[in-house]
Amino acid sequence: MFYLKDFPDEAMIARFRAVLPHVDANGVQIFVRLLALGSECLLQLDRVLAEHGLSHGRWIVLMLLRRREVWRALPSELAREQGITRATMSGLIRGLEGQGLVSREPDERDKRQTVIALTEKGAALVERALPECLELMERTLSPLSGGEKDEFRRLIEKLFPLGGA
Amino acid sequence: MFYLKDFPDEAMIARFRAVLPHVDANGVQIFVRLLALGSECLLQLDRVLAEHGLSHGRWIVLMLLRRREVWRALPSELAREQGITRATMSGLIRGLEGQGLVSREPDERDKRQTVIALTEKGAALVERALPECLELMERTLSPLSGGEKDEFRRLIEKLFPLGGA
DNA sequence: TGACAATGATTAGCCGCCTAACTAATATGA
DNA sequence: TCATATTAGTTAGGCGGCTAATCATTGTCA
Repeated sequence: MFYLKDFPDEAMIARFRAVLPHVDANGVQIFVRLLALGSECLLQLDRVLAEHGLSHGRWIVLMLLRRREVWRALPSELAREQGITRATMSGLIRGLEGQGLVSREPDERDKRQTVIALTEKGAALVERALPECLELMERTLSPLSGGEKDEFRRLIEKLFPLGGA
Repeated sequence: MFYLKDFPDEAMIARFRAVLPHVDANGVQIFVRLLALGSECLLQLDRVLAEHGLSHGRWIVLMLLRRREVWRALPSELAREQGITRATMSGLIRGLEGQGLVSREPDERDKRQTVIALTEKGAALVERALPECLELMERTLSPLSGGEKDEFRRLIEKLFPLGGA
C-alpha cells in the first residue's frame, strides 16, 4: 500500500536537478500517482471482498483453485502463480481452512506434499463474490473511453511486460 | 501489495457475461494489470529504500518533515498528509525514533500533542536517499516517450483526480 | 462549575507480506 | 548403500497496514 495525499512538488524535484540533470519531474510525478492509483484500486477491491469475509490475498487463492479442472492444487503452485512466497501462502491457506473454504488433503504418493482443495462452500463464495469484483473492475475503468482503455493498457504493458520482468 | 503472475483469462470472464452483460473483459484485465504494475513499482522503491534501512512508509514521513520549513510536524498532520491512520503513524514514528531519524518533543502548550522533529541524521539520510529514489522513478517511466508519458499521466488523473476521490 | 464531548496519541490484536530457519521426505550420486 | 542435496511445507519474528479501545487533555455549554 502506498498512500500520499500530498504529492511531491516541482520545487523539491528541482533541488536535485543539478545532481540529477536527466531526471524530469514528469516521470517522478507519474510514478507517485501510479502508486496512489494502484493503492486506491486495491483498497476498493478489498472493501468489496471484506463484505464476504475475504482479503485480496485469500481471494486470489480461491480464484486460482476455481480455475483448475479439479479445483485442487499444491501450495507451492498457488504461491508461484500468485507471486508470493510459500510462507505467505501457508498463512493464507491456514486462514481459508479455518473459514471452511478450502481443505488440506495429505498426498500419499509424496508425503512432503499437501493437496489444497476448494470446498463446496468455497466454490459457492466464488460464484457469489466474483460478479461483484468484475463489476467493480469494469466500473473503475469506466471513466475511460474504449480507445483510451486500449491506449492505457498498451502503456501499462509497455512498462510491465507480462512475459517477464 | 497485489501480485498475480497468472492473469485472468477471457474464458473466466465470459462465464459471467450472461449475468453481467455490461462488463467487458478489457476493463477487468486493465484493472488487474494496473494492480500488478503498481505492486511492482512499490517493490522496486522498497528495494532502494531497504539499502538505507527504510520502508516506503517511513520514507514518506521523512520526506513530509523535510518539506516543512522547520522540519517539524504533529503525528496527526503527518498521518493526514500520508493518508494513513494515526495508529499506523504511531508505529512508523516509533521505528524512526529508534533509528534516530526523528525525535519526539512534548508540546507544553497542548499536552496532548507531541511534536515530531527530523534529526540531523534523518535529514542527512534524506539527502542521500532521495536522488536514488528520483532516479528509480525516472528510470521506471523511461520506456515511455515524452508524449506517451503525458498521455499516461492524463489517463491516470482521469481515473484518480487529485482534488478528491 | 461540572458533566460531557471532542481531540491527540497510543496500544492491542488481526492480517498479509517478507526472510530465515526448521522438519520431513525424496532424489542423487560416489 | 548411505551421506548429501534438494524439495515441500511450516514456523518464528519483523514490518506496516487496519479497526477498536483506552487514556489524558482540552473544549463546550447548560
